[in-house]
Amino acid sequence: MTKPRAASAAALAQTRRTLPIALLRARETVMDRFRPLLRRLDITEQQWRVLRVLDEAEAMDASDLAKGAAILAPSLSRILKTLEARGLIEVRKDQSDGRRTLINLSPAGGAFLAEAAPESAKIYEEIEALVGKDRLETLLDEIDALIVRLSDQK
Amino acid sequence: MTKPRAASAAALAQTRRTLPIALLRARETVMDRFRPLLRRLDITEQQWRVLRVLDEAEAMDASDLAKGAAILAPSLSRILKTLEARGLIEVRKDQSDGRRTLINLSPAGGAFLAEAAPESAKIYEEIEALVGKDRLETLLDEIDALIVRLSDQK
DNA sequence: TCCCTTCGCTTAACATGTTAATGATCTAAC
DNA sequence: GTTAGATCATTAACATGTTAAGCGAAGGGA
Repeated sequence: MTKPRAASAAALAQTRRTLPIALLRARETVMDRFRPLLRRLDITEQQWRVLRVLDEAEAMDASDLAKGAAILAPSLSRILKTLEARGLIEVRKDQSDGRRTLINLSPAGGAFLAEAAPESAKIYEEIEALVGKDRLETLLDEIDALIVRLSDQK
Repeated sequence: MTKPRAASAAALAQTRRTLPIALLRARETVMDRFRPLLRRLDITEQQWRVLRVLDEAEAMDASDLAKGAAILAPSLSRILKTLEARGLIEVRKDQSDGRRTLINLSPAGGAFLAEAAPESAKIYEEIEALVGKDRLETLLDEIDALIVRLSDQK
Protein backbone atom coordinates (compact mmCIF):
# COMPACT_ATOMS: atom_id res chain seq x y z
CA MET A 1 0.00 0.00 0.00
CA THR A 2 1.76 3.08 1.23
CA LYS A 3 5.41 3.33 0.47
CA PRO A 4 6.71 5.86 2.97
CA ARG A 5 9.78 7.80 2.05
CA ALA A 6 12.71 7.10 4.25
CA ALA A 7 13.49 10.64 5.27
CA SER A 8 10.28 12.01 6.65
CA ALA A 9 8.59 8.79 7.63
CA ALA A 10 11.24 8.36 10.27
CA ALA A 11 10.42 11.68 11.86
CA LEU A 12 6.68 11.76 11.41
CA ALA A 13 4.31 9.18 12.71
CA GLN A 14 1.84 7.62 10.35
CA THR A 15 -1.17 9.87 10.16
CA ARG A 16 -3.57 7.11 11.05
CA ARG A 17 -1.98 6.69 14.44
CA THR A 18 -1.78 10.31 15.43
CA LEU A 19 -3.95 11.72 18.14
CA PRO A 20 -5.49 14.66 16.29
CA ILE A 21 -6.66 12.62 13.33
CA ALA A 22 -7.77 9.68 15.45
CA LEU A 23 -9.88 11.98 17.59
CA LEU A 24 -11.28 13.65 14.51
CA ARG A 25 -12.25 10.36 12.90
CA ALA A 26 -13.82 9.11 16.10
CA ARG A 27 -15.88 12.25 16.40
CA GLU A 28 -17.04 12.05 12.81
CA THR A 29 -18.03 8.43 13.25
CA VAL A 30 -20.09 9.24 16.32
CA MET A 31 -21.67 12.33 14.79
CA ASP A 32 -22.73 10.41 11.72
CA ARG A 33 -25.31 8.75 13.93
CA PHE A 34 -26.69 12.05 15.20
CA ARG A 35 -26.66 13.92 11.91
CA PRO A 36 -29.93 12.53 10.51
CA LEU A 37 -31.76 13.67 13.64
CA LEU A 38 -30.18 17.11 13.56
CA ARG A 39 -31.03 17.54 9.92
CA ARG A 40 -34.61 16.54 10.59
CA LEU A 41 -34.76 19.15 13.35
CA ASP A 42 -33.25 21.70 10.97
CA ILE A 43 -30.57 22.59 13.45
CA THR A 44 -26.79 22.47 13.37
CA GLU A 45 -24.65 20.45 15.66
CA GLN A 46 -23.33 23.57 17.38
CA GLN A 47 -26.77 25.10 17.84
CA TRP A 48 -27.83 21.82 19.40
CA ARG A 49 -24.92 21.93 21.83
CA VAL A 50 -25.81 25.47 22.85
CA LEU A 51 -29.38 24.49 23.61
CA ARG A 52 -28.26 21.43 25.52
CA VAL A 53 -25.92 23.42 27.71
CA LEU A 54 -28.53 26.08 28.35
CA ASP A 55 -30.98 23.38 29.34
CA GLU A 56 -28.71 22.37 32.18
CA ALA A 57 -28.44 25.85 33.67
CA GLU A 58 -30.63 28.72 34.74
CA ALA A 59 -28.96 31.47 32.80
CA MET A 60 -25.40 31.86 31.61
CA ASP A 61 -23.23 34.58 30.21
CA ALA A 62 -21.74 34.12 26.79
CA SER A 63 -18.31 33.16 28.09
CA ASP A 64 -19.53 30.30 30.21
CA LEU A 65 -21.83 29.17 27.45
CA ALA A 66 -19.00 29.19 24.95
CA LYS A 67 -16.86 27.15 27.29
CA GLY A 68 -19.64 24.73 28.06
CA ALA A 69 -20.53 24.13 24.44
CA ALA A 70 -16.91 24.12 23.25
CA ILE A 71 -17.56 26.93 20.80
CA LEU A 72 -15.41 29.99 20.20
CA ALA A 73 -16.79 33.39 21.08
CA PRO A 74 -17.11 34.68 17.51
CA SER A 75 -19.06 31.60 16.47
CA LEU A 76 -21.27 31.87 19.49
CA SER A 77 -22.15 35.47 18.67
CA ARG A 78 -23.52 34.37 15.33
CA ILE A 79 -25.26 31.32 16.72
CA LEU A 80 -27.03 33.35 19.41
CA LYS A 81 -28.50 35.63 16.77
CA THR A 82 -29.81 32.65 14.85
CA LEU A 83 -31.32 30.97 17.89
CA GLU A 84 -32.83 34.20 19.17
CA ALA A 85 -34.38 34.94 15.79
CA ARG A 86 -35.85 31.46 15.91
CA GLY A 87 -37.28 32.12 19.36
CA LEU A 88 -35.45 29.29 21.09
CA ILE A 89 -33.42 31.44 23.48
CA GLU A 90 -33.72 34.76 25.30
CA VAL A 91 -30.87 37.24 25.44
CA ARG A 92 -30.51 40.20 27.79
CA LYS A 93 -27.83 42.39 29.29
CA ASP A 94 -26.44 41.71 32.73
CA GLN A 95 -27.59 44.59 34.95
CA SER A 96 -24.67 44.29 37.32
CA ASP A 97 -22.05 44.11 34.56
CA GLY A 98 -22.78 45.93 31.33
CA ARG A 99 -20.24 43.90 29.40
CA ARG A 100 -21.92 40.58 29.94
CA THR A 101 -24.79 39.04 28.04
CA LEU A 102 -27.09 36.66 29.86
CA ILE A 103 -28.72 33.89 27.88
CA ASN A 104 -31.39 31.42 28.82
CA LEU A 105 -33.60 28.90 27.10
CA SER A 106 -37.03 30.22 26.09
CA PRO A 107 -40.16 28.19 26.71
CA ALA A 108 -40.17 27.32 23.03
CA GLY A 109 -36.56 26.23 23.32
CA GLY A 110 -37.39 24.02 26.24
CA ALA A 111 -40.24 22.44 24.30
CA PHE A 112 -37.97 21.93 21.32
CA LEU A 113 -35.46 20.05 23.45
CA ALA A 114 -38.10 18.08 25.28
CA GLU A 115 -39.50 16.85 22.01
CA ALA A 116 -36.12 15.86 20.60
CA ALA A 117 -34.67 14.39 23.80
CA PRO A 118 -36.10 10.86 23.45
CA GLU A 119 -34.66 10.38 19.98
CA SER A 120 -31.32 11.78 21.05
CA ALA A 121 -31.20 9.50 24.07
CA LYS A 122 -32.09 6.54 21.90
CA ILE A 123 -29.18 7.22 19.56
CA TYR A 124 -26.80 7.48 22.48
CA GLU A 125 -28.09 4.21 23.86
CA GLU A 126 -27.45 2.55 20.52
CA ILE A 127 -23.89 3.79 20.69
CA GLU A 128 -23.56 2.48 24.22
CA ALA A 129 -24.89 -0.87 23.14
CA LEU A 130 -22.46 -1.13 20.23
CA VAL A 131 -19.41 0.05 22.13
CA GLY A 132 -20.22 -1.34 25.53
CA LYS A 133 -21.14 0.81 28.47
CA ASP A 134 -18.04 -0.03 30.50
CA ARG A 135 -15.76 0.48 27.55
CA LEU A 136 -17.40 3.83 26.89
CA GLU A 137 -16.91 4.94 30.47
CA THR A 138 -13.29 3.91 30.32
CA LEU A 139 -12.79 5.88 27.14
CA LEU A 140 -14.39 8.96 28.65
CA ASP A 141 -12.18 8.64 31.71
CA GLU A 142 -9.07 8.39 29.58
CA ILE A 143 -10.07 11.37 27.50
CA ASP A 144 -10.61 13.38 30.67
CA ALA A 145 -7.19 12.34 31.88
CA LEU A 146 -5.67 13.33 28.56
CA ILE A 147 -7.24 16.76 28.72
CA VAL A 148 -6.12 17.31 32.28
CA ARG A 149 -2.54 16.34 31.52
CA LEU A 150 -2.30 18.48 28.40
CA SER A 151 -4.14 21.53 29.61
CA ASP A 152 -2.03 24.59 30.09
CA GLN A 153 -3.07 25.78 33.50
CA LYS A 154 -2.35 29.45 32.97
CA MET B 1 -10.04 34.80 38.02
CA THR B 2 -13.36 33.42 36.90
CA LYS B 3 -16.00 33.10 39.54
CA PRO B 4 -17.68 29.77 38.81
CA ARG B 5 -21.34 30.00 39.54
CA ALA B 6 -23.21 27.03 40.78
CA ALA B 7 -25.37 26.83 37.69
CA SER B 8 -22.63 26.72 35.10
CA ALA B 9 -20.49 24.32 37.06
CA ALA B 10 -23.31 21.83 37.01
CA ALA B 11 -23.76 22.29 33.28
CA LEU B 12 -20.18 21.49 32.55
CA ALA B 13 -20.32 18.36 34.60
CA GLN B 14 -23.09 16.88 32.49
CA THR B 15 -22.16 17.77 28.94
CA ARG B 16 -18.55 16.84 29.51
CA ARG B 17 -19.46 13.19 29.79
CA THR B 18 -20.87 12.85 26.30
CA LEU B 19 -18.79 11.31 23.59
CA PRO B 20 -19.04 14.01 20.90
CA ILE B 21 -18.09 16.86 23.22
CA ALA B 22 -15.42 14.88 25.01
CA LEU B 23 -13.77 14.01 21.70
CA LEU B 24 -14.05 17.61 20.58
CA ARG B 25 -12.46 18.94 23.74
CA ALA B 26 -9.68 16.40 23.59
CA ARG B 27 -8.91 17.35 20.02
CA GLU B 28 -8.86 21.04 20.83
CA THR B 29 -6.55 20.44 23.76
CA VAL B 30 -4.12 18.50 21.59
CA MET B 31 -4.29 20.94 18.70
CA ASP B 32 -3.57 23.87 20.98
CA ARG B 33 -0.04 22.53 21.18
CA PHE B 34 0.38 22.37 17.41
CA ARG B 35 -1.29 25.66 16.58
CA PRO B 36 1.69 27.93 17.26
CA LEU B 37 3.82 25.89 14.85
CA LEU B 38 1.15 25.87 12.17
CA ARG B 39 0.69 29.60 12.48
CA ARG B 40 4.42 30.14 12.21
CA LEU B 41 4.42 28.03 9.03
CA ASP B 42 1.47 30.06 7.73
CA ILE B 43 -0.51 26.92 7.04
CA THR B 44 -3.83 25.63 8.26
CA GLU B 45 -4.33 22.43 10.14
CA GLN B 46 -6.13 20.86 7.19
CA GLN B 47 -3.50 21.89 4.68
CA TRP B 48 -0.91 20.35 6.97
CA ARG B 49 -2.85 17.08 7.07
CA VAL B 50 -3.03 16.98 3.28
CA LEU B 51 0.71 17.43 2.96
CA ARG B 52 1.38 14.78 5.61
CA VAL B 53 -0.80 12.23 3.88
CA LEU B 54 0.76 12.97 0.51
CA ASP B 55 4.16 12.48 2.06
CA GLU B 56 3.27 8.90 2.88
CA ALA B 57 2.30 8.00 -0.67
CA GLU B 58 3.62 8.30 -4.19
CA ALA B 59 0.56 9.86 -5.75
CA MET B 60 -3.09 9.73 -4.80
CA ASP B 61 -6.38 10.63 -6.35
CA ALA B 62 -8.54 13.20 -4.60
CA SER B 63 -10.89 10.62 -3.10
CA ASP B 64 -8.17 8.67 -1.36
CA LEU B 65 -6.55 11.86 -0.23
CA ALA B 66 -9.80 13.15 1.22
CA LYS B 67 -10.28 9.91 3.08
CA GLY B 68 -6.72 9.83 4.33
CA ALA B 69 -6.78 13.39 5.59
CA ALA B 70 -10.33 13.18 6.94
CA ILE B 71 -11.46 16.10 4.83
CA LEU B 72 -14.65 16.34 2.79
CA ALA B 73 -14.39 16.56 -0.96
CA PRO B 74 -15.62 20.15 -1.28
CA SER B 75 -13.08 21.35 1.26
CA LEU B 76 -10.32 19.40 -0.44
CA SER B 77 -11.08 21.01 -3.78
CA ARG B 78 -10.44 24.42 -2.26
CA ILE B 79 -7.39 23.31 -0.33
CA LEU B 80 -5.76 21.79 -3.41
CA LYS B 81 -6.04 25.08 -5.23
CA THR B 82 -4.37 26.88 -2.37
CA LEU B 83 -1.54 24.37 -2.05
CA GLU B 84 -0.98 24.21 -5.80
CA ALA B 85 -0.85 28.00 -6.04
CA ARG B 86 1.73 27.91 -3.28
CA GLY B 87 3.76 25.35 -5.20
CA LEU B 88 3.66 22.68 -2.50
CA ILE B 89 1.80 20.06 -4.54
CA GLU B 90 1.42 18.98 -8.16
CA VAL B 91 -1.95 18.21 -9.68
CA ARG B 92 -2.64 16.38 -12.96
CA LYS B 93 -5.37 14.39 -14.62
CA ASP B 94 -5.36 10.61 -14.54
CA GLN B 95 -4.73 9.48 -18.13
CA SER B 96 -6.53 6.19 -17.70
CA ASP B 97 -9.59 7.75 -16.06
CA GLY B 98 -10.49 11.27 -17.06
CA ARG B 99 -12.58 11.80 -13.97
CA ARG B 100 -9.78 11.37 -11.50
CA THR B 101 -7.24 13.90 -10.35
CA LEU B 102 -3.82 12.71 -9.27
CA ILE B 103 -1.96 14.69 -6.63
CA ASN B 104 1.56 14.42 -5.34
CA LEU B 105 3.91 16.41 -3.20
CA SER B 106 6.17 18.78 -5.13
CA PRO B 107 9.88 19.04 -4.32
CA ALA B 108 9.11 22.30 -2.56
CA GLY B 109 6.38 20.55 -0.61
CA GLY B 110 8.78 17.85 0.43
CA ALA B 111 11.30 20.42 1.56
CA PHE B 112 8.60 22.26 3.45
CA LEU B 113 7.67 19.13 5.36
CA ALA B 114 11.25 18.11 5.95
CA GLU B 115 11.99 21.44 7.52
CA ALA B 116 8.93 21.38 9.76
CA ALA B 117 9.16 17.71 10.72
CA PRO B 118 11.57 18.06 13.66
CA GLU B 119 9.43 20.64 15.40
CA SER B 120 6.29 18.64 14.79
CA ALA B 121 7.91 15.49 16.11
CA LYS B 122 9.11 17.36 19.16
CA ILE B 123 5.61 18.55 19.98
CA TYR B 124 4.27 15.05 19.64
CA GLU B 125 6.99 13.75 21.91
CA GLU B 126 6.05 16.33 24.51
CA ILE B 127 2.49 15.06 24.35
CA GLU B 128 3.71 11.49 24.69
CA ALA B 129 5.78 12.47 27.68
CA LEU B 130 2.89 14.20 29.40
CA VAL B 131 0.32 11.51 28.69
CA GLY B 132 2.54 8.48 28.81
CA LYS B 133 3.43 6.45 25.76
CA ASP B 134 1.61 3.33 26.87
CA ARG B 135 -1.46 5.28 27.87
CA LEU B 136 -1.42 7.00 24.50
CA GLU B 137 -1.21 3.69 22.64
CA THR B 138 -4.08 2.34 24.67
CA LEU B 139 -6.17 5.38 23.89
CA LEU B 140 -5.45 5.09 20.18
CA ASP B 141 -6.39 1.41 20.27
CA GLU B 142 -9.66 2.16 22.00
CA ILE B 143 -10.47 4.90 19.53
CA ASP B 144 -9.82 2.51 16.69
CA ALA B 145 -12.11 -0.02 18.31
CA LEU B 146 -14.79 2.62 18.76
CA ILE B 147 -14.62 3.58 15.10
CA VAL B 148 -14.80 -0.03 13.96
CA ARG B 149 -17.82 -0.76 16.12
CA LEU B 150 -19.71 2.34 15.07
CA SER B 151 -18.87 2.35 11.38
CA ASP B 152 -21.75 1.64 9.08
CA GLN B 153 -20.27 -0.84 6.69
CA LYS B 154 -22.55 -0.13 3.77
C1' DT C 1 -24.19 2.81 -30.90
C1' DC C 2 -27.35 4.86 -27.76
C1' DC C 3 -29.13 5.59 -23.42
C1' DC C 4 -29.09 5.43 -18.70
C1' DT C 5 -26.71 5.09 -14.53
C1' DT C 6 -22.89 5.65 -11.67
C1' DC C 7 -18.69 7.83 -10.42
C1' DG C 8 -15.21 11.64 -9.43
C1' DC C 9 -14.83 16.09 -8.74
C1' DT C 10 -16.34 20.87 -8.58
C1' DT C 11 -19.38 24.70 -7.46
C1' DA C 12 -22.82 26.96 -4.66
C1' DA C 13 -24.82 28.52 -0.35
C1' DC C 14 -24.82 28.92 4.25
C1' DA C 15 -22.81 27.87 9.04
C1' DT C 16 -18.84 27.48 11.80
C1' DG C 17 -13.55 27.67 12.87
C1' DT C 18 -9.77 30.77 13.54
C1' DT C 19 -7.18 34.89 14.33
C1' DA C 20 -6.98 39.79 14.77
C1' DA C 21 -9.03 44.11 15.70
C1' DT C 22 -12.61 47.07 17.66
C1' DG C 23 -15.96 48.94 21.25
C1' DA C 24 -17.76 49.15 25.45
C1' DT C 25 -17.37 48.33 30.21
C1' DC C 26 -15.23 47.31 34.44
C1' DT C 27 -11.20 47.38 37.77
C1' DA C 28 -7.37 48.90 40.07
C1' DA C 29 -3.94 52.14 40.93
C1' DC C 30 -2.88 56.67 41.40
C1' DG D 1 -12.04 61.25 40.25
C1' DT D 2 -8.91 59.99 36.35
C1' DT D 3 -6.61 57.09 33.83
C1' DA D 4 -4.26 52.82 32.24
C1' DG D 5 -5.00 48.16 31.76
C1' DA D 6 -7.92 44.15 31.76
C1' DT D 7 -12.26 41.93 30.46
C1' DC D 8 -16.53 40.70 27.60
C1' DA D 9 -18.58 40.69 23.50
C1' DT D 10 -18.89 41.71 18.68
C1' DT D 11 -17.24 42.41 13.98
C1' DA D 12 -14.15 41.48 10.12
C1' DA D 13 -11.70 38.48 6.95
C1' DC D 14 -10.52 34.29 5.34
C1' DA D 15 -10.54 28.99 5.58
C1' DT D 16 -13.13 24.93 6.35
C1' DG D 17 -17.57 22.06 7.42
C1' DT D 18 -21.84 20.55 5.49
C1' DT D 19 -25.43 19.58 2.27
C1' DA D 20 -27.24 19.86 -2.27
C1' DA D 21 -26.76 20.49 -7.06
C1' DG D 22 -24.11 20.41 -11.33
C1' DC D 23 -20.83 18.71 -14.84
C1' DG D 24 -17.96 15.70 -17.53
C1' DA D 25 -16.30 10.95 -17.86
C1' DA D 26 -16.70 5.96 -17.44
C1' DG D 27 -19.53 1.57 -17.57
C1' DG D 28 -23.17 -1.40 -18.62
C1' DG D 29 -27.11 -3.10 -21.06
C1' DA D 30 -30.58 -3.03 -24.91
